[in-house]
Amino acid sequence: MDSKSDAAPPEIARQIVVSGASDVPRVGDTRLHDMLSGPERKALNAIGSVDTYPNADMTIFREGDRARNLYAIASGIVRICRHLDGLDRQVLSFLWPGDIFGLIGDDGLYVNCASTVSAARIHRFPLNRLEPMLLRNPRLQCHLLIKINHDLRAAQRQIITLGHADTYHRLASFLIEMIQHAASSEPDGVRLRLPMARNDIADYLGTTPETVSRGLQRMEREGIMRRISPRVLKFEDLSGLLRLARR
Amino acid sequence: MDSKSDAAPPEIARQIVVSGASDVPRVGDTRLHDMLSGPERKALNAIGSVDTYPNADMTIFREGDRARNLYAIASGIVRICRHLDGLDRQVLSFLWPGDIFGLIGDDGLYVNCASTVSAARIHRFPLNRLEPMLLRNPRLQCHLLIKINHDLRAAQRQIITLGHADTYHRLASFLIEMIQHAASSEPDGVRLRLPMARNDIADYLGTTPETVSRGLQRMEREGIMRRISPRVLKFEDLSGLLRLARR
DNA sequence: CGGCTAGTTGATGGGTATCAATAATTGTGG
DNA sequence: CCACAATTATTGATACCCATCAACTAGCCG
Repeated sequence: MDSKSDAAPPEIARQIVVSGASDVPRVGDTRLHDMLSGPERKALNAIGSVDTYPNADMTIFREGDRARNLYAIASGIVRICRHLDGLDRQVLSFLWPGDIFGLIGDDGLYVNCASTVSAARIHRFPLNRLEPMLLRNPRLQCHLLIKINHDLRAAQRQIITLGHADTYHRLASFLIEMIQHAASSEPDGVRLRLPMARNDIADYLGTTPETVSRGLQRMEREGIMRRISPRVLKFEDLSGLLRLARR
Repeated sequence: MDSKSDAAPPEIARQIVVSGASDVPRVGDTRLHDMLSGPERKALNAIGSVDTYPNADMTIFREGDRARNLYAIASGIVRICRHLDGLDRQVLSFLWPGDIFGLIGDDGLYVNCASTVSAARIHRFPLNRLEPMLLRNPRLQCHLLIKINHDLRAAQRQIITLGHADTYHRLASFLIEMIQHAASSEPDGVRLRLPMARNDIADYLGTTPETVSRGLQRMEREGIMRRISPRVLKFEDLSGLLRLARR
């Protein structure tokens, strides 16, 4: 195991957090509010309201429900998933504050279901008020286009992760994704607090909680990170992690 | 093996071809031209031109190229893919006549690469002429939004296929997808002509050509279809195929 | 502090990637 | 139009990864 890159965690950390490994979008790029000028933001706020979900694992909407709203996360984490046959499910994405969701099929029904991973506050914009606004406001529509573009690229990145790599490398990709969202850089490494359970990670990566555990175990054995607690990881060799995820 | 559903291929065929298995978009839904009124279509044609690619495996653009055009397929099949390390690649999607492509990253570069699977004729719309058109034409922009929505849902479907199923079931999903695009219903079953090689199928499903072969072999053994030639399959038990892909 | 859920670790069988060899198909030039 | 070469597809054998089942441990919340 070569250790020529164990030396400088801070710059590697910056490399990951600032610019992303490949084409990972910077955090905040997809925030609808951030990209709007004053009056547009005000108009948007006028038709929206904020719901509070006090707990994890609360349903926001189900696949097949009639789509009435577009949602935007103010705080907390949301998971988008599809249920397959009873108990089997695939987590399509984890969403963070600023992200928008509510993908609608041609039939006007939600394609996926959405639920909270943690407690959350979520903006809700009724479609019947949003739609005329979009038609009158090409700039707002354009922002939505950009946002969906981001989602599409994110989906393609996951296709690559799922199609190409074995579980160990998938896990590395996932952790980098998480670090880009939620890591705090510290003098002795990068601290990552995972908001979701092993179960969620497994369903996101198309594997099982057991295999996720074993992957983390192996990373610890190989000196990439340490498990402070099940949900808190401290990375000591980020370049090693990057090397694992390198596609 | 129950054979209660071997009886009525025609209606099963219709079920697949017309409405799709789950939320598979109907063929043609994503055609930009089809959704536009006369003058819009004319304006679009005015700024576009048509390129002819006489052979398979010709590069249209590479990932990292500066993005200058949006493309739309007039005839032929195109594959969108990402190269990982030298020889390894992931096929993200196969595109058909009417489909649009040219996904652009925030940096103005193409995110993926595009190449022909068969000979093809392809519309090319320069972005510097298309962009002002879009800003002035909310309806056109809206159609683009709908189109990207389709792509996103397609990507999510593939995530589910890749994350959940074993290769045999993935292959079934893939074949249904192909049937929806390219099948011709005949009295004694449904004939499917595959435009792409085993290699492409493998890279699309995250597996190997050998495993694809074995999957086809098994389907033949289980009476789902027969291989007329490597590229031509005749399905005799579509409901069996559907059962395999049932998510 | 006790019950409970979430997480970890261990053993085993099945699926599939890999390597290798053969067969079929396509393309090319005589 | 045929024959040969080159490519593509198929089939076989083997090793390895990982899902599954099971047992145990560690956090967590009342």
